[in-house]
Amino acid sequence: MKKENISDAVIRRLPRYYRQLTDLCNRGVVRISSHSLGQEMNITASQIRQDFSCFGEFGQQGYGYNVEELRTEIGHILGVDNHHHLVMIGVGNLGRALLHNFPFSDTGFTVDGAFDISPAVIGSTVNGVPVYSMEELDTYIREHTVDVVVMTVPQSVAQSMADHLVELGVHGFWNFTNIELSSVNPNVKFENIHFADSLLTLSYRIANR
Amino acid sequence: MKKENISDAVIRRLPRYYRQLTDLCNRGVVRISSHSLGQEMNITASQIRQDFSCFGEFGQQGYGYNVEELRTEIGHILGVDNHHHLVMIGVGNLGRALLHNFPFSDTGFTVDGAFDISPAVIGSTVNGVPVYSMEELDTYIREHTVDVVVMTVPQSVAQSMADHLVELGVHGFWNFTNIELSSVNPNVKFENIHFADSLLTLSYRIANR
DNA sequence: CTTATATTGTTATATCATTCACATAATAGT
DNA sequence: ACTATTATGTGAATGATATAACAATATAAG
Repeated sequence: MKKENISDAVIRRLPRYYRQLTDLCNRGVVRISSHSLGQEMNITASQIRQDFSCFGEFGQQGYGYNVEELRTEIGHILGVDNHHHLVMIGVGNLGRALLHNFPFSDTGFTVDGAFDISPAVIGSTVNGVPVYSMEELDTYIREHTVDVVVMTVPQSVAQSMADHLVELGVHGFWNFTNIELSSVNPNVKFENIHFADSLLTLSYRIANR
Repeated sequence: MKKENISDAVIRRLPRYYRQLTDLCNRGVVRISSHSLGQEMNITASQIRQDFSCFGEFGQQGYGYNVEELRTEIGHILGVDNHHHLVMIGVGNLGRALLHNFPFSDTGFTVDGAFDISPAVIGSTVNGVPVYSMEELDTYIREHTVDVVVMTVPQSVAQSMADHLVELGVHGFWNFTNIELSSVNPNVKFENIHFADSLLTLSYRIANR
């Protein structure tokens, strides 16, 4: 039974399913039941079936799921075939690390450019991605499709910059600054990577184990 | 009423409270009510009081919470004053970015060393942190206190390396590889930063907004 | 000193998420 | 073809989390 409103809990499990199914594909596994998928992932079979049922009926009774087909479906749900366009703002150590190591294309994103204030990097390319001056940012965004902006800038300027970008039409932010970016526009989506929060929860858990 | 078992949902909010309270401190705010804290953070006052009540009674009726005191309490709960020791395994782009930019000491961690296989970095220091050869890892861990290992290695070797480290007594992992590390020992804690999962949920949300 | 106001900690309620249980249907073996 | 087995999708039951409601108590004002 296709659902209208999918809960955040379900959405956050989808990438893990996708990851596991990609792995199964690579291992040459053709079919899998919710039960064995659950065993591999440490999730109940029930939850897996409930999760999938939010989006359609991908399995077959007595058989299970075809791995490759299911992977394609979930990839489709996640939008990996949407070819989203992305630019990065801030080409510091972290930005460079992402440009060098993160497989953006596997998740359906194309990195079209990066922006920075430092003359040392402006005009260069990082792993094939051209680095532009911050002054060129407005014009660039007006003239190109930019779905997502990766924010790897100092947090002091992050919120005001985000506000400005929202005005220019950006509707997705992958935020690495240590603040909670937000917008009054509910159509603008923010996804945060809060390193410090993550390490602090680990700190709590090793202290209270 | 102090609780015995704190839910994961509560724990994951603690760092955000800590962050907000640090900010309030810096802004010179002395006292705050659950209501106004909630407004600033987009959380209900009820939830804030519930969350805090898991750990004790930090407020005062008719007054609210003393910002500095509350910040100290939550920091204490999170273990920022425990002075945990940490080593990093894998000094690639990401590892270097973390060593240069991440304020480990703010979260109560000391980075004592890093390990890598590349002769190009072994023997050097990155932002004051000495880089050792992987061959020295076992001895090092046996002879020093190591609470947490930061895993920024290729995922192919991640799980076997984690298993080995658990045997040597490591009980905390900050995992940046794109796999689900695990251990049969429930006292070993894993905290994952899955970049790809994060970006994929963003992909879903901008596609379905 | 008294009263009105503010705000907590906690119990009760409502909402949301996960697991169970089962009818239904496909597969595999004889 | 028939039967036993496997497994799905889903409605109901349970469990977890978040919100609301309120008694208790401190502050602040007159």
